[in-house]
Amino acid sequence: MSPRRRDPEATAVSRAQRRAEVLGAAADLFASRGYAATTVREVAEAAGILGGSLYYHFDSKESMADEILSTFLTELWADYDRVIGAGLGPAETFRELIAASFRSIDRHRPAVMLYQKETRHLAENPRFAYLLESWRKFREMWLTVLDKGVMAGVFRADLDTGLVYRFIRDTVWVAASWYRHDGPLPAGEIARQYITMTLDGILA
Amino acid sequence: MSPRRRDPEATAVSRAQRRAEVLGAAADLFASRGYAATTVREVAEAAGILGGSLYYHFDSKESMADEILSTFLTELWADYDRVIGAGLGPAETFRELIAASFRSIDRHRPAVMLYQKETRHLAENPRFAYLLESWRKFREMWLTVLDKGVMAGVFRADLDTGLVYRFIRDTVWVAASWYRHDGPLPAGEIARQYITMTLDGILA
Amino acid sequence: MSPRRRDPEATAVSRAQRRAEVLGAAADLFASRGYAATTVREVAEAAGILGGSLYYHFDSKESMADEILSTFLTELWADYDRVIGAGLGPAETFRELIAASFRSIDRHRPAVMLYQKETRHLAENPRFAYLLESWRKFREMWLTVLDKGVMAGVFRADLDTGLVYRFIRDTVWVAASWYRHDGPLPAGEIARQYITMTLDGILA
Amino acid sequence: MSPRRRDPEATAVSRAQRRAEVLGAAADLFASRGYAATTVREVAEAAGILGGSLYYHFDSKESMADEILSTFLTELWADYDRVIGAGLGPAETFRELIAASFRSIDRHRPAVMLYQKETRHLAENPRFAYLLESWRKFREMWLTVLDKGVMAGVFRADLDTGLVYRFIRDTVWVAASWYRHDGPLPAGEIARQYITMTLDGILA
DNA sequence: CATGAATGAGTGTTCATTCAT
DNA sequence: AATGAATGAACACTCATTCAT
Repeated sequence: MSPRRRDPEATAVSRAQRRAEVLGAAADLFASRGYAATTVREVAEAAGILGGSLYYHFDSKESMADEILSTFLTELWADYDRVIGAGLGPAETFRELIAASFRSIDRHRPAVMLYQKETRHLAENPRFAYLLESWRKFREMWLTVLDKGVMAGVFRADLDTGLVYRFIRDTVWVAASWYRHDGPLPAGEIARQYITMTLDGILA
Repeated sequence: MSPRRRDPEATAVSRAQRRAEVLGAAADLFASRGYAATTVREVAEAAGILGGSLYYHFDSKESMADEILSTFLTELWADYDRVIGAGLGPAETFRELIAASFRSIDRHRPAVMLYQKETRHLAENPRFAYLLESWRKFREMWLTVLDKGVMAGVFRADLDTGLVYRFIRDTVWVAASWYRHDGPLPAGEIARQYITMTLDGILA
Repeated sequence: MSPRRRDPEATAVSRAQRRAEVLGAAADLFASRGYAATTVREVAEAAGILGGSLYYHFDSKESMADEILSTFLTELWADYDRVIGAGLGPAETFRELIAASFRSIDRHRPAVMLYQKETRHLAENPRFAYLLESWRKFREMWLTVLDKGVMAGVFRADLDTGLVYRFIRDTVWVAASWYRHDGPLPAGEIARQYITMTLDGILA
Repeated sequence: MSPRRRDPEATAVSRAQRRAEVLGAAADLFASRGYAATTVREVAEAAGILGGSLYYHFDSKESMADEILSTFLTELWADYDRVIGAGLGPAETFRELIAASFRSIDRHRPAVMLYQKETRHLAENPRFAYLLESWRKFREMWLTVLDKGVMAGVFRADLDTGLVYRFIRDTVWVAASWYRHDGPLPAGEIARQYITMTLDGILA
């Protein structure tokens, strides 16, 4: 109706939408079948286009994984940094970090699975060095929280901190592999119960 | 030197040894790189033979995964069945199951990783239906223990049993991905600390 | 401003200009990278448009090569025919043909390179049969000149005429691959030195 | 018949033979159709195997081109270095270099064509930097010979040495595109006539 | 038992071409 | 006229598998 030949806004949206669709399909497939075991043709089919068309939107299969992961990690670290910067006590920081992790699972489930299952493989490529860097920062963050908590007498002193860190880390991330956004328990409730289990145990 | 052309005993041993070598190499590689991302040539090379020679010992790549997994599961379930059959109370059964799981990680680490990471992928093939069956039995076993524990007032009643089951399951199996037989903590000690964390929590 | 929606003259000019731009870009790229190794997107980009837009102006990549080559050959043969028709003696005809060839290199360098390097490949397609025909005529023309020269005692009789023909042919056309319109020597001077070398040799 | 399972000599020969067959087929196709326009399947078919089988013998298409070119250049430069090292006068050196070049065309025709037609394209890859290096050395060698000849009064002083160099270079290498080992004139005779034409010209 | 050469289906990627806007 | 999204055939290359020796 407008004299303008094309609505650049509309075009931009549609292009971005298509990118998002493709990326969503890729993330789901990479997460469920594994990155290596997923073919670009499967991704394309899931996005309703043909294999070759993928390359209009993305440079490579790698680029898709890259975009999926970096988008997720950027958001995750913004959340973590907020928590860390809030100056809470050890137990409260612990609770908030777990909650933030479950929020990220809720919003980026396939990306979390990719992050957890494919980092080792992908990080052989320098392009994905930031994944290792993220793991390193994550470890540092948790060890700091745990050590402070032990020194403050809030956390038990008879546990190996490194072991507790791995326990927490795995416990949280692996949840991505069974979590469904539309499952019976909302993400917040799952986080609450995980916090209870890890802090207080399951004994009555 | 003997008039017999070959010593069948010796051949048998050597054949079994070679099978074991190949299987060990395959398990290590499947676990660290992923089943799909590991090539049979890599397996062969790690076993000191050439790619084509693998097919004297095994029908296919799949057969190797099959043997690795079924051997592991047979042993695992023998252990679990022993624990379940011992008629212990809920908390003690809990402890023993965790301990048995860590024993299996100690003895079959690569197999555990395969079991945990590749079941979904492999089980698309009917040949690996037993993997799903194992997961089902595992779930049933734990839910029974947990429900009994809750009813006996030993475990907290304010947690979703299904969630606790998944928490325990993931927490234990994922440990295979970082566990080293020759690491600083022996498997028994790791099991003990995991039991403490899960039963009593990490709060002081 | 005129009541006419568009000025057809202006459109025609602009259309022809755009065709020429595209063709120039295509010729340069085909010449420097090779026809097969040049993508239509590269051609389009060099002409300042997008890949798809090329097809408003040309049927196909092939059509561009066709137009480049046939334009060049039409002009080349007009020049050769003029020389041949002038009724000069063998040595003078020789000089004029070389000079005409260098003029064509000066004006159609990329087309000459295409002609020289891609004829075999393109001529598998019947559409480009005229390239082979041109080579044939070229050969006939030179052999006639050389034979006449030998019979007239102007050219040496101890050389294989077919060999001399190829020597001249290659010597001249390959010069297109290093010639620059704005190089230190003008085309006319290069032609003169080539004529000296071929007729008199490089010995003092 | 022999008790040895395999004759390692025979195996070695057969393997080398197959490599040579493949390389020969590749060289012929690369030379006639161009490197980019030749598919590995065409090479394989010409060698009597399937596309995938090529990769048992060679890493990549590139590796084939590399081996073809480096083998040729090694031999060529051994010959050139011998000529240059012989301490002959300018005219005699000139003759011997042309003769050596035609010998290389006789023995490595497809490699020469590759060298002449694909250097620019291949040399974008650092792996093929040695091609540019060879062109540079070639240029230096000829300019030295020509300059010495001019200074010694053996070669004409009224020609641009750079132009003479290109004239010689192209004249010789392009001959590879029509030369046939089993053609009417042997390589030595062609070389002789080329030497006559370039040194003395074609005028009687 | 092991080799090594070959197979052929399948993978990520490229690219000339089409066409609705 | 030009765009940009899509197509689909083709490409270089990989890899589980086969088999004569």
